Amino acid sequence: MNKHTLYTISALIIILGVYGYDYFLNENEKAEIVSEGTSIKKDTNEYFLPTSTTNQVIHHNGYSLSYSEPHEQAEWVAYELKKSHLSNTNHKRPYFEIDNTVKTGAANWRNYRNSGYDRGHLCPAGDRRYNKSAHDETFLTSNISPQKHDFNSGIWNKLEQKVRYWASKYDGVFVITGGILTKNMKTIGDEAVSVPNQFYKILIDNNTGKTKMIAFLMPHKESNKPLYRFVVSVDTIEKLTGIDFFPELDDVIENKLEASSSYKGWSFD
DNA sequence: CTGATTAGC
DNA sequence: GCTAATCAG
Repeated sequence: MNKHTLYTISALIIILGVYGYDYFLNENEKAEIVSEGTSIKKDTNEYFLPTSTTNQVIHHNGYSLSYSEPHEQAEWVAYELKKSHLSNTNHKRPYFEIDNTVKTGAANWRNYRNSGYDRGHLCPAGDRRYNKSAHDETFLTSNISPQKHDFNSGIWNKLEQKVRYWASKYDGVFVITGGILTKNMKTIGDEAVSVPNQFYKILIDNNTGKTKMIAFLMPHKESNKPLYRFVVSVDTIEKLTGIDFFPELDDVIENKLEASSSYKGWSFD
């Protein structure tokens, strides 16, 4: 065998090793490896990920999250909602599954049974309807938080629909959402899943030329108020959560945008 | 859209 | 335990 042939065969073995390994991993294992930083997501999503106060960031295909073990839920879930993601396809609702990529053990969905609380999506199933696997991926227990049904199907649902409206109008938005996790919260189930007293949602639009942000902070109760009444500054949510949002943004821009509680530039029609 | 619950195998 | 059908805000 000559040298050239040897090099070619060696190269093929290396390529097979790299891609073959990836091919045989299931989705959970892939997510785990990404969370360990041995693989890097090259899309724009990663740019806008907040810091983690719990040191457990997990990347799924359709969203990323930071899991809080003491509260048995995510402190934030982040994802890009592109205009192209918007879809009217109906998928059959799957079962909730324990997220096995959470090393400390994600909550069992049974904690919610007979609790009086919904398994409220953080990344809504309605935002991941572009294909079945993306849709089903939102039914992991790392993506849910206890929510009162009238809140979830009421004002919170209105906000989620407004996000989809903005994603369409502004050619995509980046979304970060979660419950405000504090000490001494009410809990449900054997694993003591915390029930947040407030929920937040932060949006950034970096697609229409001028970067803009908007943040919402809602008490965990149904309301008939208009959505704009819940607008706060990102700084307000950072103070409540200890999370640094948009750390990769230029500091001058970040400071200015995060201090603002103006909703100028966001159409509420 | 957001969800839960019941009946049946 | 899982699935389909049904119901509710």
